[in-house]
Amino acid sequence: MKYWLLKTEPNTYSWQDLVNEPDKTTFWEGVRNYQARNLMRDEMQEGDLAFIYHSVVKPPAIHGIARIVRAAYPDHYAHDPGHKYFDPKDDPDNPRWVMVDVQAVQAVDPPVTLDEIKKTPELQNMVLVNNSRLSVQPVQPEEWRFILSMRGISL
DNA sequence: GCCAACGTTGGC
DNA sequence: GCCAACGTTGGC
Repeated sequence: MKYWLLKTEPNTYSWQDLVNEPDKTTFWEGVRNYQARNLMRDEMQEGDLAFIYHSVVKPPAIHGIARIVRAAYPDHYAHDPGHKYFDPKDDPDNPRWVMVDVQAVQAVDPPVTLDEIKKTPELQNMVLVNNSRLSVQPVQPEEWRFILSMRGISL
């Protein structure tokens, strides 16, 4: 069992949007970065848990916890001309990009802000602190547990 | 809106 | 294969 952090811009897709989905489940499409792709494809497994993090907005923060309910499979939007996430270099016979399915598990309320994380000594090694641009990030078990403890969440 | 950090592209 | 130029991300 591994832990992750998935970034999203809530103006495009938010934690609340995920909660409002049928079965609280959606496909996490549109990852177009090789490092993030490799993590999803090679490391992420069904049953893993992930923080859903809102970027760009103020304040950037972790808003919820989701479960990976389907491991990586081809992101067909990559070979859908005209789609926002179309990649002209993608070969449908050898898909370059993948997506996973995620299901909302529980809100983190109030959200854990980036500011709060940066002020917490135990969380200084988080990828979020050191490479906030990465859109799919591994979270260490002790970091995961520490953040849950900040909101009294037990899973 | 700025800009630092990071990623990608393409000429050589 | 190197690296300069360019593009994107995302916090501030």
